[in-house]
Amino acid sequence: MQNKDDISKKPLTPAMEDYLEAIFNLGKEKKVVRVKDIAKRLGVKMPTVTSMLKSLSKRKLIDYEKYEYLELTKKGLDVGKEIHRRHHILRGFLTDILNIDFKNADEEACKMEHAVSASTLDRFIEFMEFIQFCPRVGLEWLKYFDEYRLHGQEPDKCLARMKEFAKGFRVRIKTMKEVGGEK
Amino acid sequence: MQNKDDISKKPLTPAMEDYLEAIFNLGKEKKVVRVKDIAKRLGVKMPTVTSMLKSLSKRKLIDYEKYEYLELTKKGLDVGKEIHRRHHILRGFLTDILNIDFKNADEEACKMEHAVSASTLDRFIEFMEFIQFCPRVGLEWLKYFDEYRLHGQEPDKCLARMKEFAKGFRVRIKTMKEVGGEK
DNA sequence: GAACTATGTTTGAAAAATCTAACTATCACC
DNA sequence: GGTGATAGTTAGATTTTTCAAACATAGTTC
Repeated sequence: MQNKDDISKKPLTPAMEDYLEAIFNLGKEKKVVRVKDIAKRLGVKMPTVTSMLKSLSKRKLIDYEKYEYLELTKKGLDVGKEIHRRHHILRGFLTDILNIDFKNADEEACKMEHAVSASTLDRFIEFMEFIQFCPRVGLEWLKYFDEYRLHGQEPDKCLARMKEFAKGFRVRIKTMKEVGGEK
Repeated sequence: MQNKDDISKKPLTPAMEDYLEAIFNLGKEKKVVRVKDIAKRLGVKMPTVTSMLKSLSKRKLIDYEKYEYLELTKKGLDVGKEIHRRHHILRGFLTDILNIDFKNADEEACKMEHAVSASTLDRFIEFMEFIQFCPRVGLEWLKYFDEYRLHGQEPDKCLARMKEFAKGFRVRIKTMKEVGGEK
């Protein structure tokens, strides 16, 4: 049995998830992960990072000795990777399906990634896979949606206008392959 | 100019938004809004509600005198209504498009409603309107998606199988009308 | 209207996430 | 190898949200 203040089963907070994701990403980008870089990435001050590092360390999500380089543990890596995956999928949905620009989509995804359960995320994936694997329907459909957004809502015009559109979608779909496939 | 600890321009916290939404909904369901009911609805204890009521009152979002009935101010009503609208739209997307069951969709929507900006929410609305206003594309497309989810991913089968399906979608679309139209 | 039950509030404490100011360690360079 | 600049930490405070325990009020019923 676990002792009273066992911390291991308490769920992670959104903030913790954000830090783990940031550390995961920085680890891929640079040789070493610095407090300063985490702070910059997350828009907080350095003392805030230090204090969070202590929490993450207490939960065995990172290896951390003060003034030394820090590393994700296996457990921390798993979480970081999972949050990164969520982020990527949701951002993909926002950019490729809803056609929201990258910067905004990235910000929204960062907030949404803590709100969406695993099973809902799977539905998002299926949804995007569907459009990518059923191109005759999916691609046509995305074209329709853009048409609709740009030229109004009359049902009759949907079908007519759709014929004229065929370009620009391969790019969106290509991005999506990556996203859906990463699972 | 505003004095130093002016509170009026500080953004509302997600928790505050949740309370305002709960009060808004309870106000529509019952004659009076009780502390006990808010607590139950949000899964917190009564003292937590009392303390939040004080904060909301300080921000002029509710009219509140202890032991008396509480009411949303104009400002509080606007927020409550807006959060309710977001909730409704996102839940509609989750149930009608991703086909997630109501209970789960409702929970997820409750978390997502704080994460999504106004402009992103508008895209969700356009997206659902599109499916509802372009039924020749939208309805077909939803059928395809269900097919895809239930029977696998071979592109060839998408078109073939789609022909067999035509029922069960009117319901989903009907719900959506309500959602999209509420704006 | 006294007593009992519901409901609501106060008090005091906790955890989480953040900040500023002040301190300390590390690194690089001359 | 001393000295400055950069990076990191500690200390202490604040805000937000929550709770349990104790207290207070309101409502109901005999």
